[in-house]
Amino acid sequence: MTTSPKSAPAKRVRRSAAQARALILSSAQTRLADVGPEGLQIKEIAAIAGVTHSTILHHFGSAEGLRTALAEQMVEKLLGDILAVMDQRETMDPGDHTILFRVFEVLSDDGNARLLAWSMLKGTNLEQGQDTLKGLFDQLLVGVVDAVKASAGDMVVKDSVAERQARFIIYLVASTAVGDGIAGGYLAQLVGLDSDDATSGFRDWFAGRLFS
Amino acid sequence: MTTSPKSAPAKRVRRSAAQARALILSSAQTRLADVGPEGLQIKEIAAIAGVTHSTILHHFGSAEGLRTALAEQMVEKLLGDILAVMDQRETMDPGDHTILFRVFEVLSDDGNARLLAWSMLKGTNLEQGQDTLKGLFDQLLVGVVDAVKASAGDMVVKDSVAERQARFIIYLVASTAVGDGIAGGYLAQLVGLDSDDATSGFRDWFAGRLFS
DNA sequence: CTAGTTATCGACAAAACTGTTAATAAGACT
DNA sequence: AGTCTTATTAACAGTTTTGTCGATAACTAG
Repeated sequence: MTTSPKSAPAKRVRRSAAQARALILSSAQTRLADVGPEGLQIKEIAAIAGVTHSTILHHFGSAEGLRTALAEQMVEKLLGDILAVMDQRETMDPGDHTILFRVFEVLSDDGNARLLAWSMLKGTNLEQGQDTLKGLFDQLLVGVVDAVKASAGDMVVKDSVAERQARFIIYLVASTAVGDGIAGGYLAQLVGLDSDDATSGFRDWFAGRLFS
Repeated sequence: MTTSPKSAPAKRVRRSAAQARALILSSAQTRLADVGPEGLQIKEIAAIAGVTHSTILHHFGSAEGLRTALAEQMVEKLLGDILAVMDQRETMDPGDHTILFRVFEVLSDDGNARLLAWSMLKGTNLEQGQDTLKGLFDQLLVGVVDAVKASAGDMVVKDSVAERQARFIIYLVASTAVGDGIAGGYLAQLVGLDSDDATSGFRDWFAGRLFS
């Protein structure tokens, strides 16, 4: 035997509350990515974090509390990522759709797409970040309207037409990004695109088509 | 009391095994639509079906067996719907994208999108129907290649170029349909599209843009 | 009508998941 | 040092979910 017969009390690691929460949330996210929402049980998560399930209950109150905290954390990250992209908006010329595709990337990122799907399935409210997101899309709209009008060249385009078209474009990019993030790998395989074509190749092509 | 005091043995309904399985699967699907994957517990499903949970175990072996059977049934339905659409393919002219948007409708149908999201999240294998789906997409590819070449008009289009473009188009339609089905309502609200514009309006616009 | 098959049920057992409590130990602060 | 806070744990209890078993009733076949 390598252990002493009287079973020594086993040293404890004592983290700060913030550190413990972060560790547990990280473990939960790992678990979510690995086996999906069904795997979000505190016993398994505790095992990954290297703590007991009691510790999780101490920090989050309940199992559902942990899941809510996880969802909140991921929503915040999503919003933060999009915000970071939007902060660079001043640097873009009219007609430059770089921003749109940065948003595409953020949304189609695997973790974010899965979060969205998870939230939709469990009917969870993303309402906390809804106003923020709404504002961001409104902001985006201004730029895209400009791009639409610019792409029309000399032709006179009524503002209302350009705006409607801009909304369609944003909606198209957003829904495509979500679908791409959730089912992209699977669909690419079915359609017969290799991984290069399914990402950069497709996005370049998509970008070229958008403001035709 | 309307019931006799000695609690008469209560008549049993005896279905065929096939009927019983169908009834239970239907109840499970209802439950899935109502409260999401978390609600797929045999006790609740049994209550909806009007049987005991033992009956479910008898027909499906285990709770997970029921869930697998449900996923299989829904995948089969999805494949069947797409197949039905494909059967009408002969009737379309080159350059007619009707078929593409029938597929769009099938995929973006709420139930199918939720199924897809559910499957993706739980890492469930759609491999059973994968070969069939692959064949369907291959079939679809031929039609879209024709459409691309037709839409190119007089311009000379190399087959390899047209095929790559066709793959992109299919990928775009599929991923858009998935994203639209899963998050469409939410996204439309954020972008500021009313429900009419978010469905028929958007799809018409999308169709017009596709083969430009 | 009889025998056989099996879908169905009820009651119980087992397992999984969540939550509670009291004790302990790691660190902070005086 | 000593004291206080609290993160951590072990052991236990409650609840939910799943699974088992024997009996029964509904239908079929002969």
